[in-house]
Amino acid sequence: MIPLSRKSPVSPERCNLARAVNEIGDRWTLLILRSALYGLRRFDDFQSELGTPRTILSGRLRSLVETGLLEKKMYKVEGKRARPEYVLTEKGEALRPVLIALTQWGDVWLDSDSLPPVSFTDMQSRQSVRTAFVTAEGREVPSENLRIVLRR
Amino acid sequence: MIPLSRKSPVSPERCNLARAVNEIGDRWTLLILRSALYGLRRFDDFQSELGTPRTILSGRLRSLVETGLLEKKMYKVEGKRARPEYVLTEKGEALRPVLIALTQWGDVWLDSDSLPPVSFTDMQSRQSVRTAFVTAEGREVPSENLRIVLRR
DNA sequence: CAGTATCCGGTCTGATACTG
DNA sequence: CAGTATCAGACCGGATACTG
Repeated sequence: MIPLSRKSPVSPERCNLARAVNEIGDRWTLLILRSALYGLRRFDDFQSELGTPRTILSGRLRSLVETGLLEKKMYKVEGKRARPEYVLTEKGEALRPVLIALTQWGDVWLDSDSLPPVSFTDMQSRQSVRTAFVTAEGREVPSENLRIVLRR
Repeated sequence: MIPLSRKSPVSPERCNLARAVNEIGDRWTLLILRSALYGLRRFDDFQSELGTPRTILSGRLRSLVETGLLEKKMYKVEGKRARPEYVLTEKGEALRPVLIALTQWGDVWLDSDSLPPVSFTDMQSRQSVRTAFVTAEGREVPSENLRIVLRR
């Protein structure tokens, strides 16, 4: 077990986890990102899938654009009028592993009775895939072997 | 890029990511978990580190106990009075990889100018560690090679 | 479709204070 | 220390409606 500590080694102000939580750590934002990672891009698609009040959705999408997780683009199909679309930036796309890891946490701890509705596999080997810690060369490190290193 | 989709392959109701978000996806809860993962266990330590209003903290800790992420224990030191402590359960501890992954996302995308205040290494090889997808045997799979598999 | 406007009731937040 | 009590204000959520 982790030893008792009276203070975190990194204050919340300097902590990038805390910063990430401030940027994306609320329910609607996370749910919007979930849908975006599944390919949704349009206002009304988010709205009808999630049931987000339109006012709130409007604000959250604006914030996500401001923080650079989504980009608002106008998309034009021949013969139809242009539509705005919210597409994931590289920064937003980079959250995919985090959210897959959280999905798999949920698979185990929130719904262990049933088989998970989605799983993830390697396109090539077709083997199923989980998130883990690896070294630079891609060798797995068990999480008990992790050590926190502080910069001074 | 991900193709446009009008609906997610898994509805939010069945989605374990959405469930996880409902359980832990708000700022205070995530920040409390951050501190807990760094070893904090006492009411006033959480309060002074995070500045959470006491009323809110009280409620969040209760929820975290109810959902089985923290366990409330009475801890007695010889000659001192017993103190309540909130210690991570196995379920709570299992979030560590998720939050480390989010920390590393923050390191790259929120604060790329400076070196991160904390990093993670393999105790044995002392090499630094990142999160990645691996097969059952621990071979890394690049995230472009991921495929979503739906259960029918 | 893709929003903005408005209204209302509820919860959260923040501050302060009090108690075992 | 570890909470509960209280109170004012902000923000949120839900419904409805209106516009380009």
